[in-house]
Amino acid sequence: MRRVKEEVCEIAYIDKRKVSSVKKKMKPETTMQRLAETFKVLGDSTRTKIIFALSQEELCVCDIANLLGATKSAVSHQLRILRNMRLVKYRKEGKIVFYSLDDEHITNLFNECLRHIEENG
Amino acid sequence: MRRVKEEVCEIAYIDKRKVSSVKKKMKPETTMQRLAETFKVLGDSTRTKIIFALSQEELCVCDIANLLGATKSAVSHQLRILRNMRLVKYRKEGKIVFYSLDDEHITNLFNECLRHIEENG
DNA sequence: ATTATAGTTGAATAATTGTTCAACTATAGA
DNA sequence: TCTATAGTTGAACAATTATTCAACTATAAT
Repeated sequence: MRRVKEEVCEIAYIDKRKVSSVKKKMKPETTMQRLAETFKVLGDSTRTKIIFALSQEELCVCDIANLLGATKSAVSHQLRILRNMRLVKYRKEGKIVFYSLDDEHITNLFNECLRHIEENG
Repeated sequence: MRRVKEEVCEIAYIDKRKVSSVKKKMKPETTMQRLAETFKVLGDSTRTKIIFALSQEELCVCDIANLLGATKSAVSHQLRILRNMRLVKYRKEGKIVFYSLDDEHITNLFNECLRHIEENG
């Protein structure tokens, strides 16, 4: 049996009603993308740790690096990503840049996931 | 000024008290890793869409593929990842495999993030 | 038995991404 | 002014990963 290249949708629907029902409820593409993007930003353990740390204290780059056992450069790169996503904010005091969480929502999200982890082993 | 290769921690702490205070509150490494892993799984728009779809209806692979405009293969690969993370479960009915969400927690997490997105533009 | 379809899977490919390195800016102090 | 330090940044590298392709299994129907 020779098969042609698989198309995105080579078959009829199994259940057309269900598919179009869900399709209607589906959020717009951009919303889905932003949703995924937000989760993705939280989905790296360096950033996860940074966010947790900042949920406890306002910290400078150096102290975050010390805390995580990472280089300032690595931390700075990650902080930029968090800054771009508006998850952290900063203030300058002389040479030192202090970072803190910008968004309370993230703490909720974080704790919700933490509960999930801690309950489900 | 010649600089040697940057060490993980080349300097003294800026604020030793804060650092050790946060260090004490820090969750264990494995917890942080699982946290990041969980977020990472949600951090891909194909999987995000699958999870959203399954939060509405139990669906077979074919219908998910139709819904997302993806190949069955791509969907199946992603479903395996979700299965491994125990986020979805399935039941077989003849040739057809029906997937559904395994974990209510994920819906909470999802909706929490959705609120965040929709509020913060 | 044969044929068709739902779904899975391994390998390959292309794209993304986290960290390191090196160089840079800016601020503080001597 | 000169030196040291906090932090940022671009390029390069290595690792991870999403999708595609092709081949496969299993079930159903003729």
